[in-house]
Amino acid sequence: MTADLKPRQGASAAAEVRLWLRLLACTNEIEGELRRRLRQTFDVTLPRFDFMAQLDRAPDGLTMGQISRSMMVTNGNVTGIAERLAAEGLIERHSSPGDKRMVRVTLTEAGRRAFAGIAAVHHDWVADLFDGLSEQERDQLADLLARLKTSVAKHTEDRPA
Amino acid sequence: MTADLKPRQGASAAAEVRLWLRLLACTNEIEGELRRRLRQTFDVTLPRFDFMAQLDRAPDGLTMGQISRSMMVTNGNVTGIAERLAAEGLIERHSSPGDKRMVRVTLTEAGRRAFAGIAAVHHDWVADLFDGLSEQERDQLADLLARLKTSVAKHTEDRPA
DNA sequence: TGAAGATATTTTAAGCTTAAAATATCTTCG
DNA sequence: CGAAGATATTTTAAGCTTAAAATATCTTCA
Repeated sequence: MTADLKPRQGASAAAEVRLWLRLLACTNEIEGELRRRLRQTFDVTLPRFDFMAQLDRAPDGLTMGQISRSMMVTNGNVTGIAERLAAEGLIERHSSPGDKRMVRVTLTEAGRRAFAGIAAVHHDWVADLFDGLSEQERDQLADLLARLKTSVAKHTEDRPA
Repeated sequence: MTADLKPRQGASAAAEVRLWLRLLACTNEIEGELRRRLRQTFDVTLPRFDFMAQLDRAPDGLTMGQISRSMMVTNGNVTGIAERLAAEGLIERHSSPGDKRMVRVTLTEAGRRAFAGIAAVHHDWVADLFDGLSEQERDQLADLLARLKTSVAKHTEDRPA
């Protein structure tokens, strides 16, 4: 009786897998190209650029936890990136006066200047890579991705916070 | 005169960057979830699963170069993955009889069996994650991604082959 | 033939990433 | 107060990834 209620599982899954592989390929292609250009033009990695981008939007700085959440990576990950950015003099870390467990991270003046220069060019690169899509198509894509994100969240929101 | 022909560069680039970040976030979310499930359920990594997937579709095996191209990663990368898969007895490598530079890689019987078991479940996972999109929406997304890929290729095809 | 270049792969060094364990600090509540 | 638990971060071990250099083999053509 109930066996017929969801009969397609597996039968058409190949279509979803193909879509997923296309999404992955597309993203990897863009990510790889941006990474290559950042390295060749500015000698900076994508994760470091991303780290600085979070800080640039927060004049008062951010904690390591806030950064790892906004970058959607693990805590341990950002520790290493911060270590290297600090060594280059692009960020500063001071333990929070109120709660000594937290570390408050800010861009240095040099970091803010470096980021601004890279970000302007980066924006243009991204615009170029997407310029084969009309504004309407871009809106459509943004909308579908939002729906997809919701769909995915349904299956993942029950994870260790 | 010509200064007005492309006046928007930079002005609206923020929209493209937001779209790009959404695409990246969506992909990372799905990729992370699949990676976690593969590890927890089958104790296998995504790259190893991906490597085996290429071989499963090629009964006569593939060379290391073919695998690295189809996985869209560097040559050196697949060497390490192959090393570990071979240590687990899931693949075999024999130097090609005709051209001794090439290495022909095949799934072992154990590898083929292991992959089949994982792939079936993996298909269902992907179908689940995408099930918030209607078939029409999935088609639309696939189409937009194809256009995006073309757009990106325009700006990247002039690279060291 | 044999040198020069091309092709296939591996190695190396550096960095990114995760999950899990460890450390340090703070909060709660008996 | 002080122990138990919660929170923020770092450390660790293992593996992935890239770019560039190194190695090995093959092809071309003088």
